[in-house]
Amino acid sequence: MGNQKLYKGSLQTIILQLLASNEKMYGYEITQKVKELTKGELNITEGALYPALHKLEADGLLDVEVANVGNRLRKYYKLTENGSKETANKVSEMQEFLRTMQHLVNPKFSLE
Amino acid sequence: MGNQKLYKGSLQTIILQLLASNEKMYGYEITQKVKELTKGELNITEGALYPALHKLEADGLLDVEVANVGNRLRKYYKLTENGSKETANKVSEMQEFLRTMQHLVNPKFSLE
DNA sequence: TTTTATGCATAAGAATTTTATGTATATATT
DNA sequence: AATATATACATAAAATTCTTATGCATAAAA
Repeated sequence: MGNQKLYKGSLQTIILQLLASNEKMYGYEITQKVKELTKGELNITEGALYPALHKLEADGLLDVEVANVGNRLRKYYKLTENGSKETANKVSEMQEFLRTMQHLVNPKFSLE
Repeated sequence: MGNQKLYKGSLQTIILQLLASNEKMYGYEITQKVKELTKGELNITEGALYPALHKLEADGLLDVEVANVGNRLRKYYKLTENGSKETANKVSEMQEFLRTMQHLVNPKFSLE
C-alpha cells in the first residue's frame, strides 16, 4: 500500500493546491482525486492525510464544515483567506524545488 | 542555516547524481557543489550529509577512499557498480515525481 | 453473507532531516 | 599576536513527516 514516490514534505502542498482548484473537498475525495490525477502513481494514505488536514486546519489555512450525506459523515475542507496566500507561497516554493532538481538531475534541461 | 526547500527523501538521489557526473567527491565538496549548482538555494547540512554518505556506503552503493591533503583528512566517495545502477533507478524515479508534481501543481503543463 | 467501497480517526514505528555540538588544521583578518 | 572564517570530518537529540496497522461505522455489490 506504500507510496515510494511521495517525497516527504510535499503532501501539504498537494492538498492546498487541490483545494485551490476545487473550492471544497473532503478527505476521501482527496485520496481519490490524487489517485486519478496521477494515474495511480501517488496514493495518499489515510494515516498521512487526516493528520495533515487537521494540522492545516489548526494552522488556520483550512476551514472545515461537517455534512451528512445519506447516513455517512463528510468533512468538507476549504481554503481560508490565509490559506490561499500560503498556497501560492508553497506552490511556488515547490516549483522552485522542481526547477532546482531538474538542474541537479539533468543540468542540460531548463524550464525557463 | 536551515533548508526549507529540500524535500525529505531527495538527498540520497542528489548525492548519487553528483557522483554519477563527477567520478569522485568528498563530503565538503558535495555541500559546496550543491550550493553552487543551486545558486545558494539548497544547503546540504553536515548532519544530514555524513550519515547519508555512511548509509550509501553501508548499502554498497559507494566506495570510500581516504586521502591526506596537506594535513587534513578527506574521504573520497565514488559509485560502485551497483551504485551506478541504483543511481539510474533513483534518478528516473525522481523524474517521475517531478512530472507527477507538475501535473498536480500545474495541470496545463507537461514535460512530454 | 461476505467482500469491497465509502468515510472518519489515531497510535506505533520508521525514515530522514534539522539543530546543536565536538574535534582539528589552515588561512585570512584585525 | 589574536581572532575569525574556511576547510573537513563526525555524532547525538529532537523534530518532521510519513507508513503501517488498527479501529469504528454505513452502503453497496458479489
